[in-house]
Amino acid sequence: MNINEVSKRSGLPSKTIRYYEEIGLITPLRAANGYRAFRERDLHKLAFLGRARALGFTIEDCRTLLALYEDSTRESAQVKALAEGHLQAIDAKIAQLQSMRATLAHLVHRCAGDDRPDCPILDDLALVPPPAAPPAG
Amino acid sequence: MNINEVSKRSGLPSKTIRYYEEIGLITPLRAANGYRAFRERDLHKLAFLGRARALGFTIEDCRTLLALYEDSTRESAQVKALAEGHLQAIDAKIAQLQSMRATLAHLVHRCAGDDRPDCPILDDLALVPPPAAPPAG
DNA sequence: CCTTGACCTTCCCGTCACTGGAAGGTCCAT
DNA sequence: ATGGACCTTCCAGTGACGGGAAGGTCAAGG
Repeated sequence: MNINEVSKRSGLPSKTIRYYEEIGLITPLRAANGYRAFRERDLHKLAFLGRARALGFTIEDCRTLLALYEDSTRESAQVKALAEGHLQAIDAKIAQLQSMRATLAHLVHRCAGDDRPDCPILDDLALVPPPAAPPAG
Repeated sequence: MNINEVSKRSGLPSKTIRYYEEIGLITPLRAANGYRAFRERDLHKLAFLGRARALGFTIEDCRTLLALYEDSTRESAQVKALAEGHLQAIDAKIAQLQSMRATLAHLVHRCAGDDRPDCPILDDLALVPPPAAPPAG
């Protein structure tokens, strides 16, 4: 299989596939003409990587997951710990975005959005916070 | 004011302040010794930028917001449109993260997380999707 | 006057996971 | 021989900084 076919079958861009080889996630064979010669095994790995990336795992997490996948002596606890860590990271990001969203939605709601310059959004961004109180003592 | 004081009062790292100057968001004066000489106005802008960035606006959005803030003939509709666009982007990110989260949480829940190798998380990542049906016709 | 140490400066590289594009080799059909 | 669709490598850029080196400046203390 050449890279274009693997790209179509894995759903990953050719550029990404070359990049994954460069960082050692896959090691396709080479034909005599220098072209990459992908086996089913490489395609399978790429599909695995595509799904892991779609779940938001970092490349390094993917590397670990791939290693665990290929290690028949793994303990599922290792996989679960990695996934749980990622889940927490996702939750933290969601919380942060929801906090932003709440503030921003409030400001948007208060802005008339007409042809006048008065704008609570800008007013809020420009707010000078009162100087912090000196530490007690 | 030197950069360190501005950093403390704005809450932005010195590196970030230098970067903001480099990309033209602020233009502090220079003292005879080459040190940046910040005015209250620069500090005010930096605080504005810090708050806009905390709401997740991109640097380019911040540039626009700053320009609108300083333009007394602006229409609040411009600000609101920008903020609403950003709100939609945030919503899209939240939705994507929640989708990831749902899938991942389901997998984590099904994984025993013990000393055995069996792992529904890896099984799912390794799933070979059935070949797509050829297009009708 | 000298030293120490806390500042300040610029410059360059690294991050993360790719993406775009240039320059050039290969293959296959005409 | 030619064209076009492949393939290759290499280099540069993305966003928004952060780390760190090499070197200039300033104020205090001895």
